[in-house]
Amino acid sequence: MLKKLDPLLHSELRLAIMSLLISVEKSEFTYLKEKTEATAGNLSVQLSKLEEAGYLKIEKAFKGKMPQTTCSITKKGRDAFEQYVEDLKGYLKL
Amino acid sequence: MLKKLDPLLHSELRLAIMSLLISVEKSEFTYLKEKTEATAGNLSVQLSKLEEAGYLKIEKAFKGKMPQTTCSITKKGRDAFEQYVEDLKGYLKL
DNA sequence: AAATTAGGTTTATTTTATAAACTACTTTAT
DNA sequence: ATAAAGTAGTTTATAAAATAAACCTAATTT
Repeated sequence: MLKKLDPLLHSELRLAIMSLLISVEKSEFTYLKEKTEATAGNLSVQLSKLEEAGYLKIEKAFKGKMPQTTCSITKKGRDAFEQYVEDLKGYLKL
Repeated sequence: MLKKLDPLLHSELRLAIMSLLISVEKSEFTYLKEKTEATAGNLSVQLSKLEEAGYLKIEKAFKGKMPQTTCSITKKGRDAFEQYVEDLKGYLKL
């Protein structure tokens, strides 16, 4: 009945990142930072973890002269998120 | 939009405990252990945290000659659980 | 009576999250 | 031209949390 929750998604900040990215094609680091109110360091670490898991793709480029990091969710990430939501429903009785 | 999640409830085991207790009057330690598949130590620690927060009441008694710990959710715990579910919905897009 | 099981708690270890410090620039003010 | 401040991050250190291992007390089984 109570399914094991994906530990990568069962983290407030990582879940927020995924939640923001799921309904949008892509987002910039700074946008995510603003929306999640996370520190840059914490955000950087959590993005890397999600990337290592293949849940999102991170692209680095320059916007004018400034570095710019853009993130987008992958199919794998989307699937994992959906599975997590289903699993969590068992706990929440939804 | 993304509300801060109650850290006491945003833990797989503690959430499982609350989930099991919310729809029932009370449960024994051994029942919770069996259902959550947690080790006794881990369960003991997490129950104490929930008790300290006033989310549940723990009663110790003897069943015959064996000690028996019984847990039940409090009003405060029930409210916190419901609030947590609402907050989480923002992340899950439910 | 020795070993095993039941029902836990306490303490130690590992993992995770968070924050602080640092890097590498760019822009603005002096 | 140079110093100060801001942007966009990463890396490393610290704090907090989860988990596991060890322990305790008493009951039951062999």
